[in-house]
Amino acid sequence: MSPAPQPGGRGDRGPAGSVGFTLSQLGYAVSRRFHETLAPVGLEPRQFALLRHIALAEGRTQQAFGETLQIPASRMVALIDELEGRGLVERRTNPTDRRARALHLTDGGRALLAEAFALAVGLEKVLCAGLRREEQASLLDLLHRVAVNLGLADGAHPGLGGHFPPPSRPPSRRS
Amino acid sequence: MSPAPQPGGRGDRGPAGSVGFTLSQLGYAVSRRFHETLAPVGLEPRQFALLRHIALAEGRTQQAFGETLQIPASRMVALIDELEGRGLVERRTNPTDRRARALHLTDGGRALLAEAFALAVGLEKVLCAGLRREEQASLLDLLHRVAVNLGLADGAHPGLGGHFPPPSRPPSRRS
DNA sequence: TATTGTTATACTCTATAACTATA
DNA sequence: TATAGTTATAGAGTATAACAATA
Repeated sequence: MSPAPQPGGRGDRGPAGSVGFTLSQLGYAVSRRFHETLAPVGLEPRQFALLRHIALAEGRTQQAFGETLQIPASRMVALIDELEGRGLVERRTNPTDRRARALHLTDGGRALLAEAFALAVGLEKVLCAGLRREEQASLLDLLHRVAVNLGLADGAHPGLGGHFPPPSRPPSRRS
Repeated sequence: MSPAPQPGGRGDRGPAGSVGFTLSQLGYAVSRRFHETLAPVGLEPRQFALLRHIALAEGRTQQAFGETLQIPASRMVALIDELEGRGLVERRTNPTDRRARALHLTDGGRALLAEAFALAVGLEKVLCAGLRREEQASLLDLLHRVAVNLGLADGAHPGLGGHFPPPSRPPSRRS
């Protein structure tokens, strides 16, 4: 086996040659840029993720969404307080269990989510500019394999920070 | 032009299909794992980055390293206080400018850096497990192109958070 | 007057745990 | 007794700005 590289030694090609370093840096930069991208609609990435999840399954409780997104109950309160204050989300009382609050999107919430979604798609396009479709697919494949190496559940990332946007749709024949 | 995908609509393949989302998630996971990886030697990623930079250019001032790593002067103080307290780094007075402190590694610092470096190389191997050498190169190439799209200076990431490890060296003929 | 390093202050974010109202 | 949501408190981490010594 080859000798381990030493810091500053001949084997040290610098951080830019490291997958770990590059992922770490790039992930941070992407998060920050996404944050800026959403600024025009006044949403934080976490709020965007939450709205997205509510849209996909309206009527679930605060706690349910909190578990999915790994957000503690106490943080959910302030998060939803603001979204509700802005008229994007409703807390409806559940007749069968008056402790629980079922979350629903308002029409305004749906509209804003669509706007935010469009912005996210725009960023995705920027990130992938100059990548051919098969390169993009290859990149995703490689990233998912690294994710598996890290022990992250592969299939459709269960929840986690869940900030992110969908891909720009590849031109499907027969729309 | 193809219609923009709607949230939850047919064009929405979910976050796992998005380069932005995946990078953001993976970057975060890698950072966290790197943090854990360094725990055995008692270094934070930022301390590791700092030691690394000092090793590459001993004798520069606190401020100089702070600028390179984008760490404010006030944070540098506590950071170096601890490294110095542990006997890894020395603040030497500069005869020509008595305000400035030239940073040097001690022998212990060099030894610990080498240990940390080995751990980082180990993580890099874990991340890239199952990737053939050309896949790894391809991944780095694609990531760097995305970085360029984000406006990050390409050549050898100037500084930024600078947490990361070097690559595991590819088996070079003629060691 | 400007600069290096330091110290002090204040702010943001977050988790923890106590509290209420229901069950 | 346990659970959904809420509120209050405390802690980590960080930036901002005031400060001392030197240039």
